[in-house]
Amino acid sequence: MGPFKSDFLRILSERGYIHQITDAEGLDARAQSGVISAYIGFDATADSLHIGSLVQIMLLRRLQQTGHRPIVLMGGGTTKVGDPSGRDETRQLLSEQQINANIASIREIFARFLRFDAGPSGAIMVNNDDWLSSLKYIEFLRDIGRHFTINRMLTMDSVRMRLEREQPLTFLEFNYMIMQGYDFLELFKRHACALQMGGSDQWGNIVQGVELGRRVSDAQLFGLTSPLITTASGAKMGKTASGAVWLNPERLSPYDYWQFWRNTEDGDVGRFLRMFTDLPLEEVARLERLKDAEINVAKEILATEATRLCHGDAHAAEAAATAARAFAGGAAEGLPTFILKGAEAVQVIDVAVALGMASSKGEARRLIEQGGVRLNDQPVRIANASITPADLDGSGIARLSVGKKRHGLIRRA
RNA sequence: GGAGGGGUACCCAAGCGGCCAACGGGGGCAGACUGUAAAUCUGCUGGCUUAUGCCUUCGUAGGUUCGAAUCCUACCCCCUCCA
Repeated sequence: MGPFKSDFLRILSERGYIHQITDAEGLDARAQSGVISAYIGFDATADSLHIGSLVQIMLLRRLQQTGHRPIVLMGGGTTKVGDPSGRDETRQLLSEQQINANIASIREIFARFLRFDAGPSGAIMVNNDDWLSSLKYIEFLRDIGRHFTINRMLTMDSVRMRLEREQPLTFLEFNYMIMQGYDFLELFKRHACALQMGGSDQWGNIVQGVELGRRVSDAQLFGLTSPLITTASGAKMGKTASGAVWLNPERLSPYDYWQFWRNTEDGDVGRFLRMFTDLPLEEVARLERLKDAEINVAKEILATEATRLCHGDAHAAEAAATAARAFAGGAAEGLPTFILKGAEAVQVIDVAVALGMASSKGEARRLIEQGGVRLNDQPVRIANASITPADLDGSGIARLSVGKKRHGLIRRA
């Protein structure tokens, strides 16, 4: 891929975001000649996005950094219908109110990665409910449906694979690519949007949109997809002790977010630095060359830089400092804290549960029995051991650890 | 509408009257080894208590039975074929 002349594609290419482009030369030329508006669609099923969407978010950020205009498309309309891809159960339908609340919450995430201002490259957020909910079925079929052939749709990977594996594919789902193509057309008409980006699994849908634009409006539209991000050992990216890696601080604290990046596999450090931080490529190359234990320095930088983008300078610095102290064996501010009142003695098990380090007393007990729990770095050997004021140090603090990575504090009231 | 197959814990998937809180795999967590990495090996993986007991769980609701995830009835949902 490349070499590209436009800043936009050159940077995407250098930093590893490109999987496929519909017309690479055409897009490259277009990106040089003026400001492009490009969009990516996001779900409104939850009040936060998680790591899985981060590549997409970064694509929009790079777009804006190179002088173009990002359009965040919220799938409010499609969410109303309910995404049928979970096949065991029809997903719970969300109320309009709920959807709008989700969109508002997600907007805050984007506000940290993108500039929403009135300038030529100022980002905007739109909701496809604005046009989808008022569609007239017959009109839609005549104007849009005529441009899609079943023959063609059946050859789409997403459809074909389902059919081959004899998995159900509902009509609604079958229509998703049409809806998505229609979104692209609407955005072209409303905002002169000329490019849709997305994950590699969206390729088929994106291409349909590009073609629809050409047929209906004689528009020259482009599509670009990013590769699926897996870890060096092949696992899908984005899991942590407590579940999904959410991007909003209410769901995952900046400290835990920092920890997620800190625990990156060696082989992923360079790639992740390029994709998920703004560090210059020369700096990335230098960090990437670090070997063995030294690469931990690169991981810390990755964690801090990634956290900075998502949660801001202050939280990133704080998370880094908290981690430094916690892993140096000290009691660090910023860790989950349990308050010990007066002279009471509290079961280790109960504290572990209260601090969220175990999800039930049974689990806490198991952890202790397996030697996974330490109080002030001393293994807790007895399942019903208690913590008393005598365990607190000079400044009234004790530290409880589960495994090597999870720490919490107990302090006097 | 008819015939057949199926719905089991986070996921996949056994079980088909008691020894089933439910085989096995994946995932996850912990231990060893390390570098808060990977790979490998080991253990754990419903809740409450800590005893070796109670509670909740095998699509939903009833029933048969000393006893059911396992049998019966009704209902819901999914798949395949036929109409």
